[in-house]
Amino acid sequence: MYALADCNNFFVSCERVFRPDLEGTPVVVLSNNDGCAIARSNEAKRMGIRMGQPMFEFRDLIESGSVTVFSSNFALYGDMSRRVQQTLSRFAPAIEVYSIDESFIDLNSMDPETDFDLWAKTVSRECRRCTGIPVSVGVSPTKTLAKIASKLCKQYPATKGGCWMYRPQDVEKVLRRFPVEDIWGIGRRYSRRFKGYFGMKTAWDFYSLDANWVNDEMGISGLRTWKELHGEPCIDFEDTVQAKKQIMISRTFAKEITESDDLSAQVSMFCSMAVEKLRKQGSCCGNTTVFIMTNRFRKESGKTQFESRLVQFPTATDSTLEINTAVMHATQEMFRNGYGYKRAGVILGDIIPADKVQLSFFDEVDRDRHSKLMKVMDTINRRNGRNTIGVASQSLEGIKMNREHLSPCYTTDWNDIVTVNC
DNA sequence: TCTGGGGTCCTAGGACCC
DNA sequence: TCTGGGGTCCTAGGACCC
Repeated sequence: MYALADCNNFFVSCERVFRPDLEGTPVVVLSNNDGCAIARSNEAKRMGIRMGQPMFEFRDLIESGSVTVFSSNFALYGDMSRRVQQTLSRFAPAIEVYSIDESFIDLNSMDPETDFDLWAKTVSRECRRCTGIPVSVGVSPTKTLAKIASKLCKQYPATKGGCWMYRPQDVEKVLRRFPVEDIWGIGRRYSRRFKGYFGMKTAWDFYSLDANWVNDEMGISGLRTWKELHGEPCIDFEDTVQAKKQIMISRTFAKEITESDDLSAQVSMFCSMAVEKLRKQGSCCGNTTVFIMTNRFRKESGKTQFESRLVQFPTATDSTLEINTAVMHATQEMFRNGYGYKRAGVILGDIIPADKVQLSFFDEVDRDRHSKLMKVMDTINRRNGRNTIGVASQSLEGIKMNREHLSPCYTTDWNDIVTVNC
């Protein structure tokens, strides 16, 4: 058996923990730059606000006070996520943190006589009690089915946040009513295609397909999903954190950037952030890609550009100085006067463990000195806050973003701690 | 006027090897 | 009319996830 613990409307729930007055009201959390909706309360969903919908399309609702909006506050969400994981691990032999708001739990080492329905309800209740976050806990023989079970909890309050789905007749009953596009592993493309082919609508329709047909049509990934629905576990449980194979930092800017120096300062900052992540996981990268782009929504001809540059390093590196030099060079090469840049990013690729780097006989970089300097930089920034020191080319003011509706960092900043008057 | 930011895996085809 | 038979590696693009 596997469990999936999924936080309900996670970002909204985090905001509500410190704003209980918003319980039962429409709440939306916005993406960076207050661009579009990335989390919605059930009430906001019912009002028709869609996932990813641009804020300007529902500005009326905000201005009339019908909807409360928040800018995304990832310091808060990250910390709340950690608390939920901590609570879960009290009940779980092994936990796989799948995303900021979802964790899988491997229950196969538990006594098979366990009442998993009761177990799920208990876990959900304790998460709510300890963190304030409502969590849906689905238990089933495979991860894919556990996902479906957890969605069931959200739909039916009678489940009290926990649901064990395992009897074949129950699975069939659920799949017959479950939309095919909501299955984990079946996205928009496939579901649209299937609908066109033979009006496939429900998970049961997909379940009833021939395995060979699924394999031909969707490849091995689709077949795995099909088997998982049939109760055969095909997706590995990974309770150790895997090192990232690619690290990307990119942002959309609040205003178009037209000056080369401004753009460089932002890109340099992305570079520093990415390389810091790289060092944090104890890796080096073999290459870096820089991209810059103009506003993709602006349709007029002429001044649009998407351009990227890939730079290979002769020796894999984790030095901000070395990578930044390459990144700055690439940025200046791509920049064109007269263009307004709306988004840019830095990607680190070909990532390998730092202790597996193949040194080059012809290496011209003094890696010992760089490494010492990076250690000092990381220590200072960890102790005194992000971007206390950095390379000279990076922006001092941070990233230019609109965050008009930002909530306080209640749990991660002493200045924002809640005051209780009594 | 205003439209997010990350990631992974699989497959097909081309280049190249013996 | 005939035109070998295996392989590996890399990359781009497509699909998916949150």
